Amino acid sequence: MESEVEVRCPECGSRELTLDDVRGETACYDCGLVLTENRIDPEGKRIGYTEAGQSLGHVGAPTNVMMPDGGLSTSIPWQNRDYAGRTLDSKARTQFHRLRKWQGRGRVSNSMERNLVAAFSELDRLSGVLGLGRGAKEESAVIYRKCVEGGLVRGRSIDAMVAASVYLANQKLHLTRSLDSIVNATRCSRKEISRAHKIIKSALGVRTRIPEPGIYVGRLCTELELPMEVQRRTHIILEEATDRELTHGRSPMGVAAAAIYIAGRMENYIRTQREIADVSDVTEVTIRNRYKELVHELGYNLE
DNA sequence: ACACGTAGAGAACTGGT
DNA sequence: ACCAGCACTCTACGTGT
Repeated sequence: MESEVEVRCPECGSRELTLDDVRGETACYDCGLVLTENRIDPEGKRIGYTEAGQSLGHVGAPTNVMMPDGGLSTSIPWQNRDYAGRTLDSKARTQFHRLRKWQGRGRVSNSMERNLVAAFSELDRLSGVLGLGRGAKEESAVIYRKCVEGGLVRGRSIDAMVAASVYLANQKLHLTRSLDSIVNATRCSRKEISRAHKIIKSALGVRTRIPEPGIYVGRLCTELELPMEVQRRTHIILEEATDRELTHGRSPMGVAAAAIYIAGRMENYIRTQREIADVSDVTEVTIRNRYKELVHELGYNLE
């Protein structure tokens, strides 16, 4: 029997919740509130499909790039019994004992796999602290695995390489974790992590773009408890600002923060520069500078 | 309390050697 | 690897409403 749990937005009561599998976020379609960034993955491995393509059901945990063998290993059980439950004779017992021993060694057999085990436990910890979704965590794991396979980790700190992988995954997926938030969640220095980040980027041929201010709007508006009208208005302002190249060379977060400030005033949901500065990791001064530019260049009239 | 402005320090990037 | 130059942001103020 299927159990259907009804989820509603605590803010506006809407049932229109959109799931973003990559970001691991559930957001309300109507008011934009981000409900959770750590959603449980509903899709286990499927047993199979009917002719019509209908799923027969799920079994087991989802496949997992976070485990050296993808989480798909078979273990030889410790009970010395055969498939029918009969105890094994001494010869067979010895044989299985040997098999188990070699399986145990084989699973984490070489330095690469041992490295991955250490790295993924750090990744686990880090994504817990940062509240990363499953998609971001997996992307980080994929990047890190490529680093190990490419021999980039040798001679460098595993923690720094993991942190850099997380940062790169965040950039690739257009998430909003800053380098500083990652630095604060590790024991590595900012310098170490950005150097590792640079190395990974060039070795894997990954190109990253400067984030667009728009990606910060949802999270900031949610933290500031601003309604959807303000979010929409902010996006309109940012679009005009981008067209007029007012975002070039400016910190995207600063531009987003200023646009939210303006949008809030336009829609009569006024937040002070201080409040916006607190949630956006830019200072009031930066918000003021961007605000001044935007209002001046785009000809807004805020009384 | 809040908005606005400024000076000097500092971090980050680029390009040259 | 180091340095200089550059644009941007931050800290820490003062002033005005």
